Amino acid sequence: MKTWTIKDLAQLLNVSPSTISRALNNHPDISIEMRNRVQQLAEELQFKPNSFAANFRKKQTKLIAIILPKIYHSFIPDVIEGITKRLNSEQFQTLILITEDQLEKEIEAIKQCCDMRIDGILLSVSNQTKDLSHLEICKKMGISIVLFDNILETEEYSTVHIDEIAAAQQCARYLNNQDVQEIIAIYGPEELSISQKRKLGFNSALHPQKKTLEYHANNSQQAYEFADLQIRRNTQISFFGITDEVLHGIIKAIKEHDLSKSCTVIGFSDGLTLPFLHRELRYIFHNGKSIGFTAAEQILKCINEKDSPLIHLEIPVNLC
Amino acid sequence: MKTWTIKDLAQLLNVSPSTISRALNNHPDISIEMRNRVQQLAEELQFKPNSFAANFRKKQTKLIAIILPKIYHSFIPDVIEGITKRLNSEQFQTLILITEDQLEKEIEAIKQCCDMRIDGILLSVSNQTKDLSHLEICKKMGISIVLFDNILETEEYSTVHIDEIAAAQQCARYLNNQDVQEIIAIYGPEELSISQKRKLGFNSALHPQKKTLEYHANNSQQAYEFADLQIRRNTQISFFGITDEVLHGIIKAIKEHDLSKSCTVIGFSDGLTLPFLHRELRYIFHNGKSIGFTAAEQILKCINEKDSPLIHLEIPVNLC
DNA sequence: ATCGTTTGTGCAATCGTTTGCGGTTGATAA
DNA sequence: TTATCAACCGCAAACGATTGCACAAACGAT
Repeated sequence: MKTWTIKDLAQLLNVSPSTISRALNNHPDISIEMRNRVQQLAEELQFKPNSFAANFRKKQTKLIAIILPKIYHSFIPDVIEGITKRLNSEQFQTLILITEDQLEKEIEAIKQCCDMRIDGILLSVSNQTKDLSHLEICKKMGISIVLFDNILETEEYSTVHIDEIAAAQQCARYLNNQDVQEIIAIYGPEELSISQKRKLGFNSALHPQKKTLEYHANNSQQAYEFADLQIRRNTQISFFGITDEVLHGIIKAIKEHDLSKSCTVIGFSDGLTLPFLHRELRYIFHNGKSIGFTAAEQILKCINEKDSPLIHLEIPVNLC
Repeated sequence: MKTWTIKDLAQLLNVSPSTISRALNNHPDISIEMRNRVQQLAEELQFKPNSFAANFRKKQTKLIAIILPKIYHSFIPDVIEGITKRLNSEQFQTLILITEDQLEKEIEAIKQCCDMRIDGILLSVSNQTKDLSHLEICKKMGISIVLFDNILETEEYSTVHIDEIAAAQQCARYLNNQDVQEIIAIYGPEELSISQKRKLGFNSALHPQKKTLEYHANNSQQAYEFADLQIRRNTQISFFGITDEVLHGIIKAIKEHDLSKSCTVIGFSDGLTLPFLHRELRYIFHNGKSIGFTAAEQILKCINEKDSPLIHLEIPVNLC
């Protein structure tokens, strides 16, 4: 029940607590014999210094928060794995906070982080987040922030996300090389940055003589209905779907019309459910692991060198 | 940059730090006027007490670890949601640690928790874990533990998991009422407790005149091969598959023989991918949310009343 | 013998909050 | 008037580790 403290060890060895502390931390001031004696005793007693006491004294928490819009997203585990892989080696632990795509909960999460004096925040903003004013408080408290994945354009914080433009261009170029006449491009809600960027990239690389039709769907059902409508008009079409949600609707429509073989579908996916449903799907694999790893790398830089320059990183992705 | 402390507020109001502390915590010793003055100032200054300092003093961390074998499992988000839902209202934060089904990493995770003086651990053991001796250290440090989901039989710790027996019985009863002659039951590795329990439940409820064939598959591929073999022998069969992994193999074989309509498949699933692949699938929905919630409830009890009695809870589940 | 330097260790303050105990008021009862 | 007792508030010691500084011993150099 009773756990050992540095003072206990000090008494047992008839030295001062400071000596114990230094010996445990391999401080050069301590003689080798003393260091060995201390470390051996610590080993025997299975003594581990109370990291919270130490961190408290050092004014750090060794805690980093990951704030995410939702956890029901298959690439989240990848992100988390990527982050923890980088962070655990630096003795950081992570807290995961979910905002459910609500700005209100995002603000609440930020406040919680401040209350806890967390060292850094990895933030993927909610779809409701239109500006970053709620992050000011973190700046005041000296808490580092890195935006990742679902980001907002900013010159205040570092960002890490996939190279949307290049990814969408890959999709376009793929279709350029296919023998397709008409392309239906279905995006997400118009105000979303991914909608805009992916549209920009797609159109910039698509061969100008290809005929395209654009649509913004708010959910899977809308995408399905629109796709269904278009197929009834013309079966010789291809689809570009911006997210798993949208692609799901498209694929449903295609399957109902039994066009799996003839109709090209391409887009962005986490590669989990959809490729099973529709084997012919070509998709940009949204690589959570490297996003997470890179974001973690960046937050460490921010924490260790408070005046490190802002960086905006774009992770390359591949077509599968 | 500089953040306020209780001492700062004390100086500003010409009172002692203890008064500030008590006022902030609504201690009855403090007069209402004083309390209001303090809380108002705190509000103006956006002062939040350093919870780490407080927790340090109170010898608690307000942190609970969730140790999981893997995160690539679609019911994990449910579990996490269930847990955090219960815990956040009690001001607890959660850490997630992944063991990748390796005992070694599980031990490491446990040690980390001890080092951090975490208040409690929610543990879903790895498949390699055969006994609970590595948890002794937590007992010595007074860290509460609740085993959940993937558990080991024990009289040392409380457990929370689904009612495996009853669930398997539901599957059996469903097949009892179907017009099926022969049933192929495919389990996971034999030593796993879920294999044993589900087999027990299944056989206990199955009508004795039904002919069954049992098999233990180590992975999806083995399940597929065995199912394929059986189908070639007799197309008039039904399948009972114990996990998503096993069911995946079964469904693959069925689809290849084009028996989706005629062949009954039933088992345990998280209901994510498989029902899309095979619409006719009947499955026990593995409800992570209520497992998580209940496990969280239990760990709170353990933490708050150190001598609370051991409890073994079995969550009821439904056939979908 | 004296001084300077290195090496190893201890002292004591500190991080920010909580809390047991004791003390000062003013009001009420004896 | 004095004893009693709330009601309020401050003092100071914790919690467990870190760290700047002082200091003693040992050593070599002058």
